[in-house]
Amino acid sequence: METDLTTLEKVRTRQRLSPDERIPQILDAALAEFTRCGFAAARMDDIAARCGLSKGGLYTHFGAKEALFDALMQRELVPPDLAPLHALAQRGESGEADRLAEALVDELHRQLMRPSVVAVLRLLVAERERVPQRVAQWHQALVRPWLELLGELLASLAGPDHLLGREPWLAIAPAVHLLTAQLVLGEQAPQALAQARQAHVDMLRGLLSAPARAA
Amino acid sequence: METDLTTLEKVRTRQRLSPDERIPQILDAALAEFTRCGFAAARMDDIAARCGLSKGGLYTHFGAKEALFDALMQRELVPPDLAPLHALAQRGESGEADRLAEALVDELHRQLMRPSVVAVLRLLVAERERVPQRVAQWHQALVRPWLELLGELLASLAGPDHLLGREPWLAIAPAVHLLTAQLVLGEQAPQALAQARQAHVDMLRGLLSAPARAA
Amino acid sequence: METDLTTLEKVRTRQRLSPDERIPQILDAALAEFTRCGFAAARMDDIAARCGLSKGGLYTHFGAKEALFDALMQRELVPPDLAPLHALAQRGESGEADRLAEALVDELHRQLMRPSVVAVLRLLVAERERVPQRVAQWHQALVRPWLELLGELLASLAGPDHLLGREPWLAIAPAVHLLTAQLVLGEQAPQALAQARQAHVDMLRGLLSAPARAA
Amino acid sequence: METDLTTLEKVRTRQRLSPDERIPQILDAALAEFTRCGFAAARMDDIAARCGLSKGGLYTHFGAKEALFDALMQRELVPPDLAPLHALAQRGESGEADRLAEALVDELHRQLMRPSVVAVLRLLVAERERVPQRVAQWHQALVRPWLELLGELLASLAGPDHLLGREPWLAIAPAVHLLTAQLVLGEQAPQALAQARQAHVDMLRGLLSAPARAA
DNA sequence: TATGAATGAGGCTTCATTCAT
DNA sequence: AATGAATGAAGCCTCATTCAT
Repeated sequence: METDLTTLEKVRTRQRLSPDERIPQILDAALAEFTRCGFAAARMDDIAARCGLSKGGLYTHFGAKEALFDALMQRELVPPDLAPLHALAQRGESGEADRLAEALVDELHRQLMRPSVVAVLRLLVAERERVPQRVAQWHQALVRPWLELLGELLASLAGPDHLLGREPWLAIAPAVHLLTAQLVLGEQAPQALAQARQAHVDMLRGLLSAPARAA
Repeated sequence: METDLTTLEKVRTRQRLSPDERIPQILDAALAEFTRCGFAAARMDDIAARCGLSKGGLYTHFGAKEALFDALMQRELVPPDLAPLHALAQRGESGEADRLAEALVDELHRQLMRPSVVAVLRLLVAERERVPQRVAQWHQALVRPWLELLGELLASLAGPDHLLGREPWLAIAPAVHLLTAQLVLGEQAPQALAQARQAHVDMLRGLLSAPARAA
Repeated sequence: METDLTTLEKVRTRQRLSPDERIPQILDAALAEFTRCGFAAARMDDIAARCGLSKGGLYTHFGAKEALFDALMQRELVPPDLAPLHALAQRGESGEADRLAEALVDELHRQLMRPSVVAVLRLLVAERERVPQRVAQWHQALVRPWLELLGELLASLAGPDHLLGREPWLAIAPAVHLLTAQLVLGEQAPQALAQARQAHVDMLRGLLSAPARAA
Repeated sequence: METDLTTLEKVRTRQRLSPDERIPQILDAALAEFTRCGFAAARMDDIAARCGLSKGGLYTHFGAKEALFDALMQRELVPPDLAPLHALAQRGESGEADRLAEALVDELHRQLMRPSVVAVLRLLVAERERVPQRVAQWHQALVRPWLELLGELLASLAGPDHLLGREPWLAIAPAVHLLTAQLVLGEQAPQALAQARQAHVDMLRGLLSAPARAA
């Protein structure tokens, strides 16, 4: 706490910070500005101002706009948290499919609907041409394993040949739909979100209780 | 046909075209360039070149970049085609839920996975701040009725209180998921698309055969 | 004449010129500014202003400062005029060594002491690192043949084994000395130049009348 | 010696040095960088790095780039060494004109062709506008007396009215030619230099043996 | 004496827009 | 309707200089 106050104090008085303190601030500002306008329309001036720095000061830490964007992607394209899914898998073995569906949807929304996820996803869509390599790697190395783990969890809930075990992305499709709606339409009303979440739970329950089908 | 050939001929030889001939070409070029780079990074020069026109020639038809973007949105944000859903609703009354699920997914993919839809959706995500009004109107006036019609169709298939009747967006969520994946990752392999489509069909069948639940 | 007046008229009223008219003006301005300050310190603004153009207008014709410099070098690093030396060689066969020495020095000064030669030489010294290739080529392809021709002329004057025939650069060394003095000290007094020119003539006469030596 | 080792040691470990130790290092670095790029394009960072100092450290010793350049000029625009010419003048009185010509050319090349002379001359050409006053003074106060002394030496060798006595700059013109060639073309092959030196000697012998002429 | 983060002015370059032809 | 030279505002980036440490 004390450290934080000191840091804020330094910012307010335009004190000099070490790169370890400054760089996260810059990346936060960059995420905000890039998300707001996209890469091309974001101004280095605005990013600098947003973290209490002059334009030149920014260039002490990042030698080019492009380098700043890359560093941001590197920071944001992190592994999803597998632990909660593992924990759910533990519980899954003890039955209670209905409650598990609810817990699963809770967890999915917790992970997918965070503002930073929305922001990064918007950036990925808008600037895909700029970082196709990095995005493909992130998907292969991080998203796919996460989906596979989800598939195992769902298989343990609904049986080894169940559709959701084979195609776990179906289980998150409603959350992705919501996410995409937010990308296009902006923030949704909390009420609408809650209703959508309940629909998501109901859908999972319906699918989990349905008999497995051959592919 | 003859007209088209003549038009292409005129383009190839940089002949003067009437606005009726030229404007669609310009909008096509604009969609391509805006989608590739976003509004800010797209250059009027490139748009002009892409439709065989000089920068100045472009300004004969659109007095500003913004006006060009607006005209493009106006052209692209069109009503979804309700007719196919109506046709399916007709058939729905005669049973055959399984076949209908397949036909419905076919229709959804036909409408949602077109390249121009991907392009426009990418634009909407990237440039939402630029046209929030128009997008909201489009959603209210065109997308929502389409979803309601879909809900009626699903209700007629699965019963008046079925989850999919109340929340028809769940039925298109897998297609939206695919769409979003394309936005971020680019074109998918046709094989993967076919498998995903089948999973979508299976999901709908599973949901339609499940007993209705109370909300 | 009429054309020139028209061109000047266009410049004065900021009319639009074709590249063929504009580019020489730009190169003239660039030579002046680059010579005055060197490449790095010369400002594109000043070059533009000097030829009655806005900064942006400059970029219609040269996409970068570096490209402008290159084009300038290409224009300025031209072949020396061999014709006058050839003419002198004709006369040389008819004797009169003393008058020929004078005519030769006149010609050397005419070719070497022009303001544009001083300017280009200054640029070559200051910006050698920027264009080493081009300068080496210019020396090999243009200066060296010129020197060889001079050697032949001197050999025909003073005999086949004379020092000046083998090392013709000695004959121009005094002019080069003057040139270098101008590079460092700026314009010299006309009186001093005339005296130096006479000394140059005297030196050539002395050398031409001296008996040939073995190397 | 011990001091030097200690100094180098300090430099290597970035120790603090006294100004007397540091300033020569800085001026060496400045000469190298200014010569390489010219004043405007040379960066204080690079000069600092070249002498193992940070940018800020440089400013401890020189408060401005301009001041550094001035100090450099002050150090480099030193009197030429008159002693060797005096020594040659002593020997000159005892005849042996041929050997003296060789000794004189040796001495001229020793004084004029040093790398630091080339570097400074390049700077003077490139940055004449920046220091015209100082250069003019240096020429008047130092170069001209040196030339006059050379004239006296040559007069003592060849007679009181000899051309080289009146215009001693002719005697150094070949060396200046070589110097200028180095400015433009860079380092010459040692073989070419040796040949040119011999030609210079031959020229002087030829002139010294020629009968004096009236102006 | 030395460091290096920070500033701010200034220069290069881009590009939407205009307009004479 | 079309061209392309020209403008001028704006943005990226550099770098001399300052200063807290």
